[in-house]
Amino acid sequence: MKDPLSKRRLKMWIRLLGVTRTSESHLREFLRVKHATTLPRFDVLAALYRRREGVTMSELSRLLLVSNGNATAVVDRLEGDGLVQRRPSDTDRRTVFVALTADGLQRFEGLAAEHEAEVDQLFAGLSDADLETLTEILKRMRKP
Amino acid sequence: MKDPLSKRRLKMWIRLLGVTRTSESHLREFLRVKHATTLPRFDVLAALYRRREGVTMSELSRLLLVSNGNATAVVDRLEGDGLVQRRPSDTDRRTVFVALTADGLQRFEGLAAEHEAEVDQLFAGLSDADLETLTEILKRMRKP
DNA sequence: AGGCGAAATTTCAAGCTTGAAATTGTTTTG
DNA sequence: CAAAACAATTTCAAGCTTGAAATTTCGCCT
Repeated sequence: MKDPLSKRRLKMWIRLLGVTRTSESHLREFLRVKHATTLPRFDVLAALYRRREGVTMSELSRLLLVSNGNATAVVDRLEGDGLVQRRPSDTDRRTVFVALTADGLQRFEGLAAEHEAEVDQLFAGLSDADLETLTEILKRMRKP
Repeated sequence: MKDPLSKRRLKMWIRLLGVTRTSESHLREFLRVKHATTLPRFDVLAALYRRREGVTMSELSRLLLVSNGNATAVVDRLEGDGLVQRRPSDTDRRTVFVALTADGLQRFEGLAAEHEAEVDQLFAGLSDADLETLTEILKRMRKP
């Protein structure tokens, strides 16, 4: 073995970061050029699409792995565009639910299929077996 | 097969993004709390450490996969802190070389070992074989 | 030589992101 | 019950990030 384990872990991490950043860049560009939107906005719409009944702001930031302040900012802008809507809770006056508006739902549905196609193409180089293996390893990395 | 290939690629991508963001978060926190610095700053120092002789601004942004404007901003701040230094080229008055200062070198060397240890610990769950497999797959993803 | 297109960097505005502090509301507990 | 602890959200300042436009310089082509 040429390198100690820790050095190989480091190299793997750098590679992982490289692949992720390159792919993210590509998708960002795709969303910007073809759909005049951004990845953070898309991520919020996607989360709200999955949870059609609405989520609290805290849940949203947990789902997206971003800070509370960040979620507030992106939701502010999406609300300004009429794609999402805030609704206060009846039972706890601290909490706020966010959900897609009809416009937001329609917008996301238009985006989702093309986004999936773009991801598909982006990772077309991965065989079925690679996909399986990779997914399995990623699952096991989910703990920290 | 439960899902079509494209759906599985999408799920893999979401998982990949999740693992990367979680790990990045962890390292960001580590750098902030233990070393009062940030990931972008660390990345610049690391790139300049690897290329001790100095790199141009363009090379730097290519190495880090960030925009030119971004590289300028981070280097501005690091230069303000005395950790890196700009030097105009003798042969082409457009280009600027950036390199670590003595302070920057010392600072990075202090950081690097602990950063590596942190990464090592972060991915401790990966067996030797996993590491091999993962690295091999990531290599093949590098093309887009 | 003169000019034209390409290249290297910076500047800029807008949006993203963070962590900490402030606000408001709820729950626990002395 | 009061007050202290805790929880959900927003606000804030600072820094990060982007892509586009502006600036300066270079190299090529006639």
